[in-house]
Amino acid sequence: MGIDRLDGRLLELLAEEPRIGVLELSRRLGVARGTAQARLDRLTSGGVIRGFGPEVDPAALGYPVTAFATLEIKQGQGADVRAHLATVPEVLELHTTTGSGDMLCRLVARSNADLQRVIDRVVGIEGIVRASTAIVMENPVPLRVIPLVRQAATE
Amino acid sequence: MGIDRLDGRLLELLAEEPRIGVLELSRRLGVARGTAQARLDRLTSGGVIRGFGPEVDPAALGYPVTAFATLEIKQGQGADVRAHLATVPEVLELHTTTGSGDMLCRLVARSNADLQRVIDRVVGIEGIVRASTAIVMENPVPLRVIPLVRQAATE
DNA sequence: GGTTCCACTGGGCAATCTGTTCAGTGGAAG
DNA sequence: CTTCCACTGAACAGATTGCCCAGTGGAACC
Repeated sequence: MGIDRLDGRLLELLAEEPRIGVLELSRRLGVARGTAQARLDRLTSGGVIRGFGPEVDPAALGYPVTAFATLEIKQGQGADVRAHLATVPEVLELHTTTGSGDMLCRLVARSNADLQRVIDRVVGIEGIVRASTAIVMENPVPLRVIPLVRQAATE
Repeated sequence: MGIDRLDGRLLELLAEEPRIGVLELSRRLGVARGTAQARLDRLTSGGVIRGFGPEVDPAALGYPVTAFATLEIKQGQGADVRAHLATVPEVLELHTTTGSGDMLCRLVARSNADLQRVIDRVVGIEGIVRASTAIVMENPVPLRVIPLVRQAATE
């Protein structure tokens, strides 16, 4: 797409106070309402803003344990494994990757003990040769995009 | 916290159409506006809803390559490395983990070639013994929470 | 120089939503 | 039988939204 400084500031404002409306946005940016509206529309239809989903904290839902599992898949079974993993609610995210593992997935569980259950369920399908799991202890940098936005807007 | 079916449906609705207001929410849930309002407030102040940040797509910003890097850290250098990584815009997320690696971070880059630059910058600090990177090819399950919400609400 | 295009401004309008308050209902707990 | 609590349904003023329009200024093009 292409993002200029105004778009960048708009995204920052939205990130800080997501529930503010277009009017308030335009006031803080110092532009006319129509402009803020237009920029927002452009960012949304251009795919830069994918949505405004509520960010749900799994920990607050009773799933305080996060882990990443690297899965090694038997040749040709990828599709089955993908479909299987998609049915497991505790699988929050799944990627296929290059490198020694073939897939990487983010899991949550109610406890370390419960993680065992989740992993059993994850690997409970033909096609997974090996799984190695890393439990998350700390999350020094939670998922963020603003620094990237700032960089994309400045260049 | 604790989530009942109504909270669950509310979160689902919000996930589908995040810009709808409380009034519309209450209509679709078939409850009074005050109720929807109260539920939403409870979820927000209870930490279940962390926010409504705009979800920015790095790909649309010009960063279509995603990778996960596993970092092995020299004893006692953790804090320095964390601080360093926090300054790199292309580091979207950072976790400290158990297992063979000590940290796992999510990176984005403008291209595979650009990824080299990012990784050089990431490892350009004392304290990182080894880094192994897996480039993401596909993302069969993008970050999601709704299935988990549904499970938490049903039990 | 003259013309066209485009983003932006600033304004106005009706319709809608928000924040807030209030009285009343029904179920659960004591 | 009483208290508590979540929910309902309604009301109100004030703010916001979606929409439309005329005017301005800069950049690109002829």
